[in-house]
Amino acid sequence: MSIALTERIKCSECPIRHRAVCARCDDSEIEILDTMKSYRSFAAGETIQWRGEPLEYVSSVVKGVASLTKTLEDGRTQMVGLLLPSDFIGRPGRGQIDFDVVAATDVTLCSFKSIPFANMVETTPHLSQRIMEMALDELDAARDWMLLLGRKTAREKIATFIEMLVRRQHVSGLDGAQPGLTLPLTREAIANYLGLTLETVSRQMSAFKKEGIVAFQGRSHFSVLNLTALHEATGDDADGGMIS
Amino acid sequence: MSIALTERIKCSECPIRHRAVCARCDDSEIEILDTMKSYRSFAAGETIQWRGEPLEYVSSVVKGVASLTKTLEDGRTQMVGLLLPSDFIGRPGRGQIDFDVVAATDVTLCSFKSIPFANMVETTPHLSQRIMEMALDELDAARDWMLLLGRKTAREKIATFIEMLVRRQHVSGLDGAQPGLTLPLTREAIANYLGLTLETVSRQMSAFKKEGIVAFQGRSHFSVLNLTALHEATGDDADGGMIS
DNA sequence: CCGCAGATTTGATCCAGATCAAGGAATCAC
DNA sequence: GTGATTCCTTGATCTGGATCAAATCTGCGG
Repeated sequence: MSIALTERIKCSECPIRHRAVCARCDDSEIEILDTMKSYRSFAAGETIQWRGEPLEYVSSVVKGVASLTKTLEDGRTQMVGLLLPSDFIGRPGRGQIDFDVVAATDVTLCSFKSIPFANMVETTPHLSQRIMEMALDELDAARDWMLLLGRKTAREKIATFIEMLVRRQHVSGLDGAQPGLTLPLTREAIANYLGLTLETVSRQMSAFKKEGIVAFQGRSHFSVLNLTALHEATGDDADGGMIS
Repeated sequence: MSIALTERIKCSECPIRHRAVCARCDDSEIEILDTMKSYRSFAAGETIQWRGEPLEYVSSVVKGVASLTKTLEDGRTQMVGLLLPSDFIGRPGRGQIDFDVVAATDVTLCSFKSIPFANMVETTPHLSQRIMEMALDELDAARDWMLLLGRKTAREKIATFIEMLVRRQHVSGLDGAQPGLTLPLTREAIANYLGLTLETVSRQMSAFKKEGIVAFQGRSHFSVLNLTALHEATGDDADGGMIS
């Protein structure tokens, strides 16, 4: 369960330098952050932060995938966010968060102690502007997710999810097909993401396989054979609103 | 359908001065905003901003209730946000939004032209800090909503919705009951908010009435007779995580 | 290479909430 | 105040996805 310590990377060589919370910072601001940061690693399945526990650190995801989940008393759980490299955990000015953060794969974080970081946010417009942007982007994503959870059918949910994976791992140049894609979550985690049961996830994926829209290679690799059919199954309109 | 023009209020006397996007601004910043703002009014049912249309203004809600809704090709719609006085519409640095904004009741907005406002945000940390806070608060609310949409039963959804109304219109001092509450949405709008049909909303409300948990006075007024039973029906744990 | 343990698929049945279909109440225009 | 419109309630039926229940895979440890 233990993870090799990640060696320290200079911010200027950091792979997420231009997308993370520090994206707008100038060189002098980055130098300060560089002295404040530390790396932390978590194995797949480990809980990074429990709901309601004091939030000692705020962090950026450098490597891996983490999930944010909420749980009802009786155990029903809903994933409310998926963190990829450059995404941010925690909020300046609040001492706890209302969901669990769990490593879905092995994860490396770039962390800052909460209080010094919050102070730095107060005095560094480049940071608050960037957190504002990132929060507004996450809000857009959360609203798309609300539409999916509230109104889409199981088939549409799965198609939307697979299409999202395609977008994030897109091989440009290929138009109709996308080979060699990675499925970073178990069926159960996908079910918790989509507000379904794992059986329904499995059935709908089998249906797409039977229809020749996707093909699976082992447990966590797949290809999309027919991107058009996949998109039609999402219920979304003709590729509206592609930003970035 | 036309609405009387709202007379101009000075920012210093504005009812939302300390909660809106301008909450952190100092007197000199407020003076600048005062010269930039204009009031706009919309009747219940009017669309304030169509999805995808150029966003000429960003605005704060001064009075009334507005909804943010997303719609699938075939007409299924999901509300993705409910704006109350002091809430903000629009995002600096993006020219459009991906949902419709509709006045649920008569609404008065305090509006700013998008571009000058975005420029002001760039140079005014008090604004970006406040927008950051508000976006993070909305994100928390959106995540609670995702749990509701993905995992709660119809009964739990309705109970959660009513409890939210109680919280917002709370009469302190009364412990078990809450009389004289207002229901600001139609059954259909509630259904779109909760990811249900209007028939299911109606049936569940009738069930709470039959159980003596709520009572209705006319179409849009009601009382909660048993707050404890209502809370038990939400599926949430014992009043955890009350902030502010 | 073998045998687990956990992950996944597949099948059978059930049920909460959707859909279809009438009636009743508020509220508005005049 | 009266009719018309819109909103709301209630009933009957249907169905997509949940639940319950076995198999089957997959990959890992030894």
